[in-house]
This record gives sequence, structure tokens and C-alpha cells, in this order.
Amino acid sequence: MTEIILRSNQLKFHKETFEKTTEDRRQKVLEVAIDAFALNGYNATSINDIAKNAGISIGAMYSYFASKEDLFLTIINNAYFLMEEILNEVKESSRDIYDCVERMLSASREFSFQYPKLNQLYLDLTTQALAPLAVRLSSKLERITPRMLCDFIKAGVEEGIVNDKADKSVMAYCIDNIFMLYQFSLSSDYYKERLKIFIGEEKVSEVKDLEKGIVSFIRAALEVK
Amino acid sequence: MTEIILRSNQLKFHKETFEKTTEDRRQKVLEVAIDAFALNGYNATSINDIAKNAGISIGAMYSYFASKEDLFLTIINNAYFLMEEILNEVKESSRDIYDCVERMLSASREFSFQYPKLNQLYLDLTTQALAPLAVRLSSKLERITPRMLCDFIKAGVEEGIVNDKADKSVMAYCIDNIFMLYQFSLSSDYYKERLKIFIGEEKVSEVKDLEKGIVSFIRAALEVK
Amino acid sequence: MTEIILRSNQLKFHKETFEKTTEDRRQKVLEVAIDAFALNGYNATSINDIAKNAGISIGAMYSYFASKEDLFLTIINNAYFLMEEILNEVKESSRDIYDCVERMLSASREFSFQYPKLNQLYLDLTTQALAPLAVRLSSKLERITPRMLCDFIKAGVEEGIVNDKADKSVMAYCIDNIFMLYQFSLSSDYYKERLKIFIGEEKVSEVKDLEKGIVSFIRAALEVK
Amino acid sequence: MTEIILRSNQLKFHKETFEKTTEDRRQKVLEVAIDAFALNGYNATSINDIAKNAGISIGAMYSYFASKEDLFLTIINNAYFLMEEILNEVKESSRDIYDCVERMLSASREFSFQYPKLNQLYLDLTTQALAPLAVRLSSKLERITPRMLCDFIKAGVEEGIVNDKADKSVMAYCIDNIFMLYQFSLSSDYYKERLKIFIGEEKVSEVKDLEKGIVSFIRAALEVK
DNA sequence: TATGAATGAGTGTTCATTCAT
DNA sequence: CATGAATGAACACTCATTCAT
Repeated sequence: MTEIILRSNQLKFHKETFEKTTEDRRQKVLEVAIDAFALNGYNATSINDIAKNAGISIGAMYSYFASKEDLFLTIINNAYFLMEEILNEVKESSRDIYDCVERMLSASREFSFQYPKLNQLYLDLTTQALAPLAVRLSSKLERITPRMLCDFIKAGVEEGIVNDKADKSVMAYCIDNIFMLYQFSLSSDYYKERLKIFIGEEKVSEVKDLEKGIVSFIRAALEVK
Repeated sequence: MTEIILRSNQLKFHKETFEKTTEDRRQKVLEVAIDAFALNGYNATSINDIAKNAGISIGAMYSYFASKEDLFLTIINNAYFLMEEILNEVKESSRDIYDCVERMLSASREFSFQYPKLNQLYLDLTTQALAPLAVRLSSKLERITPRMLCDFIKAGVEEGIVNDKADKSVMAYCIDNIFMLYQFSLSSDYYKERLKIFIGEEKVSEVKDLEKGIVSFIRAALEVK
Repeated sequence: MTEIILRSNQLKFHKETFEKTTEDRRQKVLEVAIDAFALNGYNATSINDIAKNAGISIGAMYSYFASKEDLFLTIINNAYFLMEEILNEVKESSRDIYDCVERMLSASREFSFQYPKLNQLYLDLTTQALAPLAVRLSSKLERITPRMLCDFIKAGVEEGIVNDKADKSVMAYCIDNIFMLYQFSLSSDYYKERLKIFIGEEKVSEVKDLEKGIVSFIRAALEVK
Repeated sequence: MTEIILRSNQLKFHKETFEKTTEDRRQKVLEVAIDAFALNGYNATSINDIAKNAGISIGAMYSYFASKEDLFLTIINNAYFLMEEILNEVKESSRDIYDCVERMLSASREFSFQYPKLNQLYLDLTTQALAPLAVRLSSKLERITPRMLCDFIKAGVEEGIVNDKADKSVMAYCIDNIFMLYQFSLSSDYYKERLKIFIGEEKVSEVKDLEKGIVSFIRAALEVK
């Protein structure tokens, strides 16, 4: 997996100490923790095992994070930061909603290939059982995409390149539903399997084609007739 | 919650004994188990607690199900059976793809209101950590919708009421992505919250409007220009 | 140590299961727990060790008691019950306050010799750190002696065999202070040592003499001049 | 709480370095440690927490004291020193045993109000679990009062103001039992509660009356008829 | 068949102490 | 001399599963 850099935005779930250890340790802890959480899910993952596999003492682990919860949230928060950066880039570089849709799909794909585990973690977080954890992050959750999509759609309507048949925010919601599950389809076994059932085992590897299909579906949904 | 009836299709994860107990016991066990699994997730749920809350002995529990896993799968399998029935009804009664889309949304909504917990369980199952469980069900997973949607779309193209811009199976996939997250949006806290962010807190209660919006989004995506 | 019988008065800190195991197990658990708590104090005692030494699984331990706290309180509560019985016997059989004082001293001595560990536990409980535990027992704490002593003193004053120089409840308090530390002096190392310093190493074994001295001290304090 | 001054008599449980730091640090460490030990008891108190709350590093802590035990003993030793000073003052200024008894009670009360925590610590130390610690202090324990009381009583007998009914050392022992628990009654919750049960909630605040009662109890016990 | 007591490996977390800087 | 990161055994407690009754 690509190197994970520890980012702190507004939220911070690790202790200061974690910023002070060596880069190697930090890397190893995050990497091992991501693997473990992604593989077994939050509840079935043992923080003692993570420590062991990262080659550090459990005491050290607890000097970096106040709790298992905080370790998990540190990782998720990091993942959000990563995704945010990508989304901001997409936003800046997109001419219009159609351009944006294309770039979003590419971004989703690249993120999924680079960090498949992070997507699995994210799926876990959306689970009802982890709602109490999600709450601690809620300020950051899903803020960017809705606004971005809505803004582009609104602009498109004004420019006359997007129809105004459906409520603009519903359009955004539909598009994002497609994106979100597409992203899961590239990283989580269940949704991978589901994708296969829809488009056939052999076509799964040709993601570019799939994306083209999705783009033209969305384009058709938005275009003025 | 509406009464759950124990159905056995091809798959069966309970022991014979479970079919032989009284209806009351069976009901109570399933009901309590669904509540517990939905609230805490598979891993954080204790089968001992379920037995206690259902008023039966843990020994009885293990005479009905070989393991915690099997209890969980029994429930999920049942839920699939329920969903299948609904889908088959939709399939039978729909004139064309547009009719089908509308009916699917209603069906999703009704299912989510009647069995919100089952949806939460299903979300759990799609999680990477539960992939080993999902595998045991794979023969049943997600078989109906893809075929149904594809068939209606194909028919629509032949009738000239659906464009052939995008690959038909991709169309089906996009539509189902929208459905699936819509269903989660009605039953799982995380996705409820996400929906609010898209369409605003005040509009969440007016689901009919939302569904109309979704329908017209999909209609636009499919229609011939 | 003399056999401990599980008594339940109003208060009960064990689970039903504990009443259902074999007498042997019950005995062994209580015996081992008393030894451990007495030796190391509440906080430094490991409930896992107790289970190990009692030859039962830790799971069984927790099926008998909801927590370490409850195990401790079960023992203390039992000890109170024992002490209460003795005190009631003293009360019933005493002619007057002077008789009562003598019997109390004997009773204290016998209790201390029979159950030295219980006295050590009790001392622990009076510690500030265990105040939260003591609170859970407060309804039972120290209720009998004050009333008994006061009643006998009052009767003595009326009969003209006790002076009324000091407040009667203060008299009772002073007498009980003497009793209480006498009891500790017979069971807890610290207070044993202290007693030695007062009356000399050689005289410690002749408790009867000591008791005579205490009796005549108290008698002098109460008698009418 | 009144300032604690670090005293070294014969015994010393801290390292030289502790004498060399600033007065402020020394104060803060002792103050925080006393609070913590008094509140939670020796075993449940974390030396890391003490360091943190005192604003010093755990490393510094261990440069001042070789172990948690030594920190505790330093405090206890200090407390003894304090108590010794008071006792010596009482001894010097008392005319006879009756005078001494009165002064002792006042001294106990004043000490309890000024250093309630130290009394709680002392109670902890008398616990069986801390016997190994108490042993390290044994040379200092309880040496003064027995001798002082015995001497005054002996003098009283010679002067003819004290009866010789009971063994003089037993008299001293009884008197000190009363003192000791009186002191606990003013500082430790358990014994506070016990006092209330004896003399009633409303009278607890009027300690002067209580002390008068105790004095006249002891006076009656000693006086020649 | 139903019961529920029993098991014991495993959980998240704490803390006295060490030692490189 | 002071710092505080690091250690890891130990803790209270949980829970899927077994099995004698």
C-alpha cells in the first residue's frame, strides 16, 4: 500500500506522542492497523495483535492512542483527509458537471486501487454498529461531494447544459449513490461480486469501459433533450 | 416489527429441531436475534445474551443452530427470501422498466419501514469482515434484480422506449446502485444522515417527493431523446 | 479456619448460581477468596488468582459473582452476619452492662481466633479507598452494638449501677472504641504489634489477664462512686 | 492543606536528590501524592498519575524515590514526625494524666482537621496488606504515646490521683484505643459514619461536647473512688 | 429435548519501572 | 539532573461453545 502520511485537520484522535515517534514506527502501526481492521472489522480486531504485528509493545500503543476507538478514528480521519484532497483537486480542475463526473469516477478508481483497505474500513464505519464512532467524525462526513455536485448541476442548469426536470439535490444524490457503490465495487469483496453479477466476470477488468458506460448513463440523465 | 416467518428455500442454516419447536419460541428467538445483531453488529453480539433475552437456554439455542454464524445466516437467508418475494411481485406486476423502477422504489421503502433491522443486517453482511459468511450465501445473493432490470431494459430497447447509448447491464447496475443506497438511507443511521446532507433535513420526511425525483432521474437516463 | 456458611440476610451480593453449586466449591471459593483478600487487600487481589487457587475457571467465578466487588461484599456481608449472631447472643444472655462488657470481650476474642482473616477484611473495608464499597453495605454497618451498649447503660443508670456523669452515647462510643481495637489487636499484625508495645511482648499471650484489665477499666469508668 | 515540610529523622525513604530540588517541586509532589494515596489507597494509586499531576516527569519521580513504596513511606514518615512533635509538646506541657488526656484529644482533633488525608493514609498503613511497608517503619511506630501515658499514669498512682485497680499499661492501652478511633472518626468516612450512629448526626458538629464526654469517661475510669 | 453450569482463551486497558537522550 | 517514550506482565471481565443432568 502507498505510504500513509499522518494528517491532522481540525480533528485529531491520536496523542501527541504518536507524532513524536519515528516515522518508521508510525508507518508500521498505521499500516498494520489498517490491514487488521480492514480484514476483520473493528470489533473483531485485537489491539494487542496490532501491537504485536507492528513490533511494538501494547504499552506504546496506548501511549499513542487513548483507546482502540481512537486508533480506528485516526485511520478513518486520515482516509477522509486523503479523499478530501482528491475531491478538492477534482473540484478545481473540472470545467462542468460532465467533466466532474468523469474525473470523480477516475478518482474513485485510483483511490480504490491505491487504498482498497481504506474503502473497506469506510464501509465498516457506515454500519449501524459503528454509529457511535461515526458520530465522533460527523463534522467531516460527506460534506464536500454534495455541495460540489449541487454547485456544478446548478451552474449547468444556468448554462443550459443540464435539464431541470428533477430536483437538483436529488440528482446529486443519485449520482453520488452511483459513485459510492462503484467505489465499494472496486475494493470490497461483496460489492466486487455484485458488480460481476451485473456486468459479467470477464468485463470487470475493463474498468474504463464500465466508467464510460456510467458516464453516459449520468450524462443522459442530466442532459437537456 | 412484522412477524418473521421461517422460510427454507434451497439454503438452510438451522437444525431440524428449530422447525419443531413452538411457533412462539421460534418467533421470539428470531426477533431478539435480529434486534441484537442489528444494534451491535455480528461480532459484538453475544449469543448467550440472545438466548437470555429470548427466554430460552443457551443449550436450546445450540440445539437449534450449530453456531452463532448459522443463527446469523438463518436470519439473513430469511430476509433474502422476503425480499425475493417482493421482487418477484414487482417483476410480475410491472409493465415496463419505468413502471418497474417506480415499483422497486416503493418496495424498497416499504421493506425498509417494515424491516429496518433487516436492512442493517444486510449492510453488515456486505462488510469485508463478514465476507466468509457472505460466501456461504453467495448462491442467493443479488441474483434477481440484475436479471430483472436487464430484461426490462432489453425489452425497452426493443420496444423503442429505452435508448441504447450505454451498455444495458451498466444501466441496470447504475439503477440498482441508486436503489440500494436509497434503501440504506431509510434504515441505517449513517446513510440517513448522508441523505439529509444531500436533500436537507426538512425534505427527508417527504419520501414521495424524493422518489419522484429519483424516478425522473432514471427516466431521463433511459429515455430515447 | 472454621467453615463458612453462606448466609443471606436482607442483602445479597452473589448470583443465584452460587447457591446452586456444590457445597465443596462454595466453601473453597469463599475460603480462598478470604485468604487472598485478607493477605493482599482488596485492590491487590486478583480474581483470576482466586479462581485458579480455588480450582475453578474464571468463567465460573463470574457466573457466581457479577464482579470482584460483589465477591468481596459477599464475604464481608457473611462476616457481618456471623458477628451479628454473636452479638445477639451476647445481648440475650447478658444481665447488665458489666456482664455485657465481659461477654463482648470474650466474643471478640473468640471471633478473632476463629476468623482472624475476616477481621483483617473488615479493617480493609473501613479504609477510605473502599468507602464506595462500604456504602453498598451501609444499611448493615455497626447497627447492633451502639444500640445494645446504650440500652444496657441506660438500664444501668436507672438501676443505679451506672453513673450519669458522661453522655450515655459517648460512654457507649468509648467502650466500643476499646472493643474494636482490641479485636484488631488479636488479628491484624499492625495492631498486634501495637498491643505488644503497650503491654509487653510477654503478656500478649495471657489474653485473659488483659481482658480482666479492660473490664476493670470500663467498670471504673461507669460505676457510681 | 497546611504546608508539609520534609523532615528526616532517623529514617529516610527518599533519595538525596529530593532534598536538592526546589521547595516548590518538593511541596507539589508531596501534596499531590498525599491526595492520591488518601483517595485511592496505596495499591490503586498510580505513581505515573502523581508525577503527571505534580507536573514533573516520571523519570524525576524515580530520581527522588527508588520506588512507589518509598514515596509512600516518605509521606508516612513525615506524618509521624509531625505527630511526634505534637505529642512531645503535649508531654511537655501536661501537668498530669488528666491534663494530658484533654490535650491529647485537642491535639488529635487539630491534627485531623489540619491533615485529614494523613490520617487516612495512616489507617491504610495499619491494614494487613500494607504490613510489609509498616515493618520498614516499625522502629518509629507508636513509640511515644504508650510511654507517655504509662508515665503519667504511674505518676498519678504515686500522687494518689489515679487508682491502681487495673494494670497501668492496660489503662494506657484503653485510653489510646479511644484516642485512635476518635482521630479516625474525624477524618475517615467510615469512622465518621460510625460516630454518627453512636452519638447522632446532629451532635457530630459539636466536637467540644464530645471531647468533654470522653474526658469525663476516662477521668472516671482512672480516678480514685 | 432442554437446561444452564462450566470452560478458558481472549479482550481492552493499566502501571511500576527502565533507560536512551 | 530531567525527560518521557517504551516495556510487558497483569488486570477485570466476556463469550462461543460443551456436556452432564
